[in-house]
Amino acid sequence: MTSPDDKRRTIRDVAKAAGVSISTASNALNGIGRTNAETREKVKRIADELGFRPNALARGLLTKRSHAIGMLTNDTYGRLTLPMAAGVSEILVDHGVSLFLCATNNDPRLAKLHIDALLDRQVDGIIFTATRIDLEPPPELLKLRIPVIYAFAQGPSDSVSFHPDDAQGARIAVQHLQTLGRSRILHITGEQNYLAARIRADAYRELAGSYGQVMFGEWSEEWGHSAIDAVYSRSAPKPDAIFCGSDEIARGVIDALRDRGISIPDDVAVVGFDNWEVVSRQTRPPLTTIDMELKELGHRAGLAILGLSRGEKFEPGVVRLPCSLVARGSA
Amino acid sequence: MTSPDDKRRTIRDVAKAAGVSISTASNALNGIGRTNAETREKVKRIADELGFRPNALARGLLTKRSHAIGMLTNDTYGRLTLPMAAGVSEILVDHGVSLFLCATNNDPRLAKLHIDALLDRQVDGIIFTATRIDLEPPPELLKLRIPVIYAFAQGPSDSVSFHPDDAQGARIAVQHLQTLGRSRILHITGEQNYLAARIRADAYRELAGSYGQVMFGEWSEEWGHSAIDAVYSRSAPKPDAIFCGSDEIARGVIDALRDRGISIPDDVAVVGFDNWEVVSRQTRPPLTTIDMELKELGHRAGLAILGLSRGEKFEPGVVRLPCSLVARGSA
DNA sequence: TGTTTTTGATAAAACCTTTTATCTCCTATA
DNA sequence: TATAGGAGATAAAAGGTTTTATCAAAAACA
Repeated sequence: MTSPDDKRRTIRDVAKAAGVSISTASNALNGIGRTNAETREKVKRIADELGFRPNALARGLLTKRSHAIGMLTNDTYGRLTLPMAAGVSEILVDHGVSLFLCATNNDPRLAKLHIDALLDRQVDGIIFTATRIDLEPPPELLKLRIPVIYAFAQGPSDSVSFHPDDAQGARIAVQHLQTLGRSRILHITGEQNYLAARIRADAYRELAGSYGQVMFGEWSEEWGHSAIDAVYSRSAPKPDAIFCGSDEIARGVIDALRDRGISIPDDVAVVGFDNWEVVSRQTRPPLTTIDMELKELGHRAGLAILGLSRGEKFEPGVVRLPCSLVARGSA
Repeated sequence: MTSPDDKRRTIRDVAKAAGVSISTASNALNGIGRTNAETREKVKRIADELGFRPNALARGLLTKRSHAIGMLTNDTYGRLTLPMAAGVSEILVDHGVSLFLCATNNDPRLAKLHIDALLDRQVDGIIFTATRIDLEPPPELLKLRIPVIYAFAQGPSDSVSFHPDDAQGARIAVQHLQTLGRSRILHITGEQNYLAARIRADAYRELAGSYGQVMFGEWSEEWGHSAIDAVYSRSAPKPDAIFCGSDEIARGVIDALRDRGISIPDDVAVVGFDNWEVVSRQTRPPLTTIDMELKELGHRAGLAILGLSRGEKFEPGVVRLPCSLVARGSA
C-alpha cells in the first residue's frame, strides 16, 4: 500500500478514475476533438480532484514545443540585464513558458556550452542580451533552426533586435533643458567606442547649437568629477546645463559642482541617463534622467520570441523603443 | 531531397549509420552495459561526425531526472540575487544542469504559478532566494517531493539554508577598526525589523565596549546623512570610527562627514557592508567594506541542490558562510 | 565432444502525452 | 428499409531515449 501522494498522477490515472480512455481524457482536457460536454466536465473535475498536471517533458517530446526559452546574458551584476529579464519573464509566465537563464561571463566557450544545453532541451527560442549594443553575439547563434531575438544587442542584418532609442532619449534630454531656458548645454559621456555613446552624442549635437560640446571619457563617477574640474579650470564660458551619458557620471558631476558651491539646478541644470534608481534617487538634488524602459524592452523581446516560435513573421531589423524623461530635482 | 541539417539527428540515425542497434548505440554512448571497445569507439566517432546530441526531453521523461533546477527569486533589481544566481549557474553548468529563473515579485499568486510550472517540467530541485533572510517562503514549497534549498532565506527547521555569517562579518569589521586603534566606534545601520541588521548589531555590541551605540534607520544613503547630522548636533563625545550596515549608508555617512570637513580615515574611519562595488569603489576615499561572498553562497547552494537531487543527505539547518573584509581607503 | 560461461549485441518495453485513424452507435435521408 | 452521415469514444502509433530481458556466438571447461 502506497500513499496516494506517492507519485505524480498521470493522464492514465485520470482516465481510469473517469472511466474513459486515455485519448478521451486528453481530448477533454485540451478541449479538442469531439467530446460530449458532460464527459468533458467530468474528466476536468476528476483531473482537478486528483491534482493532475501534465508532464511537460512528455508533451514537449511529442509536440516539438518545449514551452521554454533561453536567455543568454554576458553580465553578472545585472543593472541592465535583470530588468530586461524581469520583463521577459513577466510576458512568458502569462503564456505558460519558462525561462532558462544562462550567464556567459563573456566567455565564448561558456556561451557555446549553454547554447548546446538549450538546444538539447529543445527550447522554442533564444533571447540574447548584452550590456552594450555593439557587442558581438556568439557565432553559434547565427545558424540555429530556432528563432533568436537580440535585446540590447546587435544581431545579423536578417534578425530582429530591440534597442532603446538612444537618439530620441538624447533629444528629449536636451529639449527638456532648452525648455527650461538653458542654452549653454554641455554633454559629458562615457567611452567613445560605445555605439550608444556616439548615437547620443550625435543626436545631442544636432540640437545643442554653437555651444555644443561633447566630452567623452569613462562610464564612472570619477570621470564626471574630473570632467567638471577640467571645464572649470579653463577660461571658456561656463555651461548652464549638463547632459550626462549615465547616472553615475551625473552623480560625479553633481558632487563636483556642489564642491564648487554651484547651485543645482539654479546655476547649472543636470540630466542623467539610465534612471538607475539607486543612483538617481540618491543624488542631491535627486536626478532628472532618461529611462530606457528596459522592462518594456524585455516585454517586447518576450512577445517577439513567442510570436516567432509560433511561426509568426517579424520584420527584420532594429526596433528602437522610446525612452522617457523622469523629472526630479536636478533639472 | 532534404538537406542533411534539416532536423536534429536522433540516436536512431547514429545507430543506422554505425550499423548497430539503437540499444547498442545507447550503451556505447553512455559507456554502460557490455560493449566491445571497438564498436564503442566507432559509435562515438559517428555520433560526433553527425553532431548527435541526445534529446533532453526524452531522456528526462525516462530517467525522471530533468537535469534542470529552478531558482525562485523575489526581486527584480538584483543586487543580491544576481551574484548568487551567477554562482549557482557556474556550478550547475559544470554538471550539465540548466537553471530556470523565476521572478516572483513577492506575489504569492505568481510564486505558485512558477512553482507549478517548475514541477510540470520535472525539475530536480528548487533554490529559493530572497532579498532578506527573514522573508517567508511561499507555503507551496514546504510539501514538495523534490529537494528545496534556501539561499539568503529562512526555510523550515528540517530544511537546509545558506546565509552569510552576519555576526562574523560584523566582528571582523569592528576588529579591523580596533586594530587601527579606534575605540569610539559607532554603528549606523538599517531597519531594525531586518534580522540581519539585528544580528550584526548584536555582534557589534559584544565588541564595541562602553562607547558602543547602535543607530537603526533605513537602508538608504539619506539615512547615513541624517544620522551624521544627528550625531554631530548633540554634545556627546564624537566617534573616531563608524561601522555602517550597508555601503549605501556608508556613502551617505562619508558624504556628510566630508561636508563637515572631517577627514576620512584620519579623523573618522568608516567601514561599510555589502561590497557593492558600484558604491564602494566610488566613495571618496574608496570604501573599506565587508563582502558577503554571495557568489560563493550561490556555489554552495548549487552544490547542495545537486547533491540532494542525487539522494545525498545534508544536515538540516542554517549554514553560515564567512564574510571577508575588503580594505580600501576609508579605514 | 558436449556443456557451461562469457561476451557482445539486440528486441521490446517503458516513460507520458498527443494525434490519427478506426470503430460503434444513432439519427437523418432517400 | 437500406444507406449515408455524424457524434462520441477509443486503439494504436508516434516522439527519442534508457533499460531489462533475451539471444546468438564464441570461449572455457569437463
